[in-house]
Amino acid sequence: MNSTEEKRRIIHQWVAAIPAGNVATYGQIAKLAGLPGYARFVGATLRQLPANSTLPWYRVINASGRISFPRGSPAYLRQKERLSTEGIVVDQGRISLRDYRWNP
DNA sequence: TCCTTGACGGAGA
DNA sequence: ATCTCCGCCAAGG
Repeated sequence: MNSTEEKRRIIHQWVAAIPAGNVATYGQIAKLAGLPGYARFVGATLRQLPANSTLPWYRVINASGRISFPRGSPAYLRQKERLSTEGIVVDQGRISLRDYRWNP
């Protein structure tokens, strides 16, 4: 079976596997989950997470090395805060993939 | 059904 | 380095 639920489940597991202090891109997670081309779906999946979720959703950023929320928005600030807590430098919404990208 | 909307990404310009 | 454009996919109208 390979329902939407199943895909989400697998995506959750890969996101949960990202080590603290590291980041991964939507496309990277999609590929790791065996769903190349589903970058957008990964975003849609994280979007549905409950506010109290323990999943490290904030460790997922876009391929441009940026937080995928409007600068200054509440969501943007939450994510920047969480990343900073782990020692990840967020400069003008940008994160250095070269320095923090997770390579399984 | 058809159309629009994104936590996306790669190719061009 | 930036900005469009276009293809991708599931959700929600």
